[in-house]
Amino acid sequence: MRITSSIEYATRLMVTLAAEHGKAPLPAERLAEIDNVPADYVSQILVKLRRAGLVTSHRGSAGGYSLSRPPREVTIEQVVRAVDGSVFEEVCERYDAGSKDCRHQGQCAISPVWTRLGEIVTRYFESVTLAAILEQKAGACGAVPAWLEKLTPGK
Amino acid sequence: MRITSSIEYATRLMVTLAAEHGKAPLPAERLAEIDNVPADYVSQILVKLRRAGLVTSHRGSAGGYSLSRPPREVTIEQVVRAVDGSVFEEVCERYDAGSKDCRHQGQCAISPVWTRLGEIVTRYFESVTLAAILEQKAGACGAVPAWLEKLTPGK
DNA sequence: CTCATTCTTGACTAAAATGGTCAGGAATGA
DNA sequence: TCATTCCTGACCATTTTAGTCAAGAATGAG
Repeated sequence: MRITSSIEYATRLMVTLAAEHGKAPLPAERLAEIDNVPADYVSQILVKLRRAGLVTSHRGSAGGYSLSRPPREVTIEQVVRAVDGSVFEEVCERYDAGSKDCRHQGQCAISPVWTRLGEIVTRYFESVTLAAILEQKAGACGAVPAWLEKLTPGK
Repeated sequence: MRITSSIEYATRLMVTLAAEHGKAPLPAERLAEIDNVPADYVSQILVKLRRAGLVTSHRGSAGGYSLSRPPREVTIEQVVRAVDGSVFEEVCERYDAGSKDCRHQGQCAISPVWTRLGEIVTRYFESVTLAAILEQKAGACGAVPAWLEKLTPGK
């Protein structure tokens, strides 16, 4: 399991835009320089972010991109969903496809594990805002949260 | 983000083997039938599980595979690690590659988000044993655990 | 001892996802 | 009016995923 480059890039772009929130819009090319991401690729990602309503674009000279909403109202969940379409793909749907072919049918004991994992990931992403990332520059995000400790390894 | 077929298959195989724990070993082909997974693919996955020490193989007639340890001592984390090599790939390592090229260097605010996500996923997988999956056939795993509720969406 | 059974190894392939590039066009405002 | 900037969609290379295949080596039942 991994974080794709698109997600990584999109998050970085959003954080950069968050830092500029309230100021003049940033052109895609400028964003590419700042975040060290291929310029054409940046444009592609920005299109998705715009279609999801997360950023607003302005054409013409002195144009560029800016956040549609204040950084504290934007979560990583929204960014991931904008780029990937969903946060966590439901496993059963790959096998279901409308038919009776699903290997999960009947007394399936496993699918709840994946479903729950999806919930956990989604919840976590929902809990992280751009504002929080900006504020915690030095890595306060890195600590294991208290509630996580409640999960005792090995059952 | 998604669960790959290999992971899904491996988990299913392990659960099936867990149900047979203590009885005669199950041949790979038999496992393939039971779990509805391509036979040759099953063999490949079983090899990884064996190399990780999770299952034991017996050759010859009446041979097959069996769990190396009781179901309550085997976690999903171990299964995932056996198949994928790791539970969650560290994002920075993809860019690092030993050079100064890492876009996460300096005051990177984002990488802790991915690191923490990795911890959360790993912890969750460590908390689910084969025994637990077997016992909760009807889907008790599906409920959102209490500790998860502590994560308030939107920061 | 022999032979069917079963695992072992490793190469091979097709399809999908990922990561990235490119070109032509349409708006905008200086 | 024209340089700037976004917009659209096609295109491509690489990697990963999913699955297949074949030759061979153990093993134990008979």
